[in-house]
Amino acid sequence: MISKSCQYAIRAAVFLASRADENLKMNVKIIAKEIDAPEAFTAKTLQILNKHSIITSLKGPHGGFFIEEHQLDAPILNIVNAIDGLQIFKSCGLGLKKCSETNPCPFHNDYKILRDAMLSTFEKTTIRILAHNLENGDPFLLAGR
Amino acid sequence: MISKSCQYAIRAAVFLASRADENLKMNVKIIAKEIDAPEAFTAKTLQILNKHSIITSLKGPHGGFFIEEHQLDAPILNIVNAIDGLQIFKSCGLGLKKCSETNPCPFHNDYKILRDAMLSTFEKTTIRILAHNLENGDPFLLAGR
DNA sequence: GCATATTCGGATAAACTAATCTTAAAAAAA
DNA sequence: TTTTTTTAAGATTAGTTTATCCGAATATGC
Repeated sequence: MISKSCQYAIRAAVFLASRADENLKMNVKIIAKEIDAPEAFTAKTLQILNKHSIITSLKGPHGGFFIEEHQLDAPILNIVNAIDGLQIFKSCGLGLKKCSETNPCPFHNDYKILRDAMLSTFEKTTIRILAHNLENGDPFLLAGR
Repeated sequence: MISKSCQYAIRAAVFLASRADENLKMNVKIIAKEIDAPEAFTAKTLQILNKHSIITSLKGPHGGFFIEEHQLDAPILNIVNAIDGLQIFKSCGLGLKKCSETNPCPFHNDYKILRDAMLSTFEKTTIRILAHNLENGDPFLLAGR
């Protein structure tokens, strides 16, 4: 569905969001541990998110990664876009390049419904919502918490 | 979503189904060309489908691959199962092993709806239906046809 | 039985994704 | 200004998926 890197990225963003209270920055080591992802790889992922302004970073002592108030309402679709691109939401279910609305493959109509549902869910689910689910309410857990 | 191999496999099965009339067997070369997939790789894929009894094969002159009447009503979920396995329909959207109904991750509820919709579509869509779409009705096209 | 057309199966190679390592750059504090 | 703590960036390695190749097995027709 979405790549492993992208799952790490969403987990990282949601974790940061769940601790966005103060201007508390968190370093790669802590984040990687918390979301149960390889440290060096997480660093790369966080760099990409920062470059896309999905999270924010600051170098030096007491620096680290954090998420700002105005970044919380970004849909997780933005994260998918930053890491995997949006091709999944556009391409044919059977992998045919020439498949389109006017020239549909035999699976097109059924598949389009699924694809659009995915897009819609990723579009309306914001980082804030997932962070909120994590904190309050029944759904909990990120890594081994 | 599903792997490239799996897309090839569905295309191959649907193509065979669209020509299932007589006991006309088709060899790898023709099938690969028709579904626009690499020949050697298609051979492997067809072998897997045969081993799972999704299609049938016969060696020797005038042999080849074909699909029998009783095989037409298999859901394409069977193909996904044969090639990719069913993990996609079971695993967590954020890649968390410990995520479950009783211990849901923050994305669980929304994601589950998507996952279940996918499963349901792959379950109720049979090879016959796709082949029928290909032949009659508006949706057409497999490779460059 | 022999030649031929085909699938089958294993080994190998290439391409892509995931993960690591190493050095540089930047910011803060001493 | 120097040291320390952190991210940034590039190069490298590992693993997985995709793709190819080749010899063996099997069925058909002569």
